[in-house]
Amino acid sequence: MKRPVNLEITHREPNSMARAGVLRTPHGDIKTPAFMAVATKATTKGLGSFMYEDMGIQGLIANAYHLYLTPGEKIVEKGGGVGKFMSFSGPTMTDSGGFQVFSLGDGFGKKVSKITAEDIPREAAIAVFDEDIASQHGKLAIVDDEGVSFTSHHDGSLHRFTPERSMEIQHALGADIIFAFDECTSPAADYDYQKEAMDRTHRWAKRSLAAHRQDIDANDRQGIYGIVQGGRYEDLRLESARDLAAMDFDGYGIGGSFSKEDILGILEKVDKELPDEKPRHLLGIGEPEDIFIGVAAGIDTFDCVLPTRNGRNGTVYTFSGKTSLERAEYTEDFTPIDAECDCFVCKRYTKAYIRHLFKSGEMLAGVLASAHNMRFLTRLTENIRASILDGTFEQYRDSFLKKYKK
RNA sequence: GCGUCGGUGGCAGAGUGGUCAAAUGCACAUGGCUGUAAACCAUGCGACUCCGGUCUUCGCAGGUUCGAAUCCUGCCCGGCGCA
Repeated sequence: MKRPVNLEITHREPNSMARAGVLRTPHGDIKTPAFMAVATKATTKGLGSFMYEDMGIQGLIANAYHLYLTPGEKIVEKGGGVGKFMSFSGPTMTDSGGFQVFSLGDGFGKKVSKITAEDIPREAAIAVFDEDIASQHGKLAIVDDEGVSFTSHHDGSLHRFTPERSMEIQHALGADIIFAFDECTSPAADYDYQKEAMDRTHRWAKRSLAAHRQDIDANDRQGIYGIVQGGRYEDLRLESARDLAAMDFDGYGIGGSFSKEDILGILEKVDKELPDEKPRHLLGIGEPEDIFIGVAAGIDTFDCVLPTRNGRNGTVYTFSGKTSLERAEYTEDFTPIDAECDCFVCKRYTKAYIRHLFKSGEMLAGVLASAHNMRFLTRLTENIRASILDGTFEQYRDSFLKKYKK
């Protein structure tokens, strides 16, 4: 019997692992490869769901931890599930809260990149549950083998996530695709810790899967993805992929951090270990260069906060690279962000105008830049898909990158 | 005219004898954001620099002092009050 979420692969690119297809979900199909909008708190910051269709947004990913805190998963459930709650009728995903183990844990107060160019200083990542130690260290999340204890970043109150609790919350949120509860580690974690966290993530994956399959109703209308971890270590990544592949998830997420040099190689090897016919989602990665790498390694869907975060912060994507609209050179530039862009922002507004909005602190600035960026990324994946369909993926990639990286 | 308070870097505004090229905020400039703690963060913002410093700045002019944005004198300008 077919699972509620399944992938039909319709085209393959002969020179790489790239593939195109249709990801079917109870709330509709996603033409892959595709870029999912990030809607952490049931909103794609600055963009309403009424704008999605025009922008080519096929699906979104929300977050269990954030929606559990506000407004609470029960409210979302009463509102008809995360999609209906935010008035989006298409496919939805929810992240398990595993990323918050990192961002509110070792990552709290630090700036660490998911894709690192060079080795960063290793630091011990001792995980001991102790509120006082946590606050001393500026962490809001502490991991133990059973689960994770969080200090709410809203009011400091204490909360606890376990794989079972994450499933319960994600069932209530009702997305088409839910993710196993995992531990997203800091890129600074050393090998031993990475291994320990990966093994724990596998145990949690098993528990997440069991908890999901046990709930007949949820299991019938939601697919569950396991999450491959292992950090930047190839052997751990492969071990993780193999262990999870043996667990019969409906699809696979690939999480954590990578090193810039060997992300492609690692992703390809990971994807070779995963069941070919199942969908693969690369969590949280989304610079244009990275999308090409992911697609070439056989990734079907992506999500990333960058289009909206960069947009709010003034940075926009163009076919000739990224730039900041706040730059002085745009003060009198009455041309669109990108003449080749088909988004409503580029059809109507000039760089000089949007720069003025940014400089004035007007919220429309972030809205317009986010909308443009989001369209840029969805269009990029549309183009990539089209290139796989007509067998010109490599040419498209090379010509895009040549101009983009100028 | 008399009295009084005040004139500090693009603006606002600290400083009131040395630790002051001068707090802080804003503005400005540049850079960064990769499963959102983020409409955010970092750096710079007198000039030159061999990056250790050197030089010119706190209305203007003069003075006191080893040393002044800080004290004194005069002038100029502004606010307020009284004529």
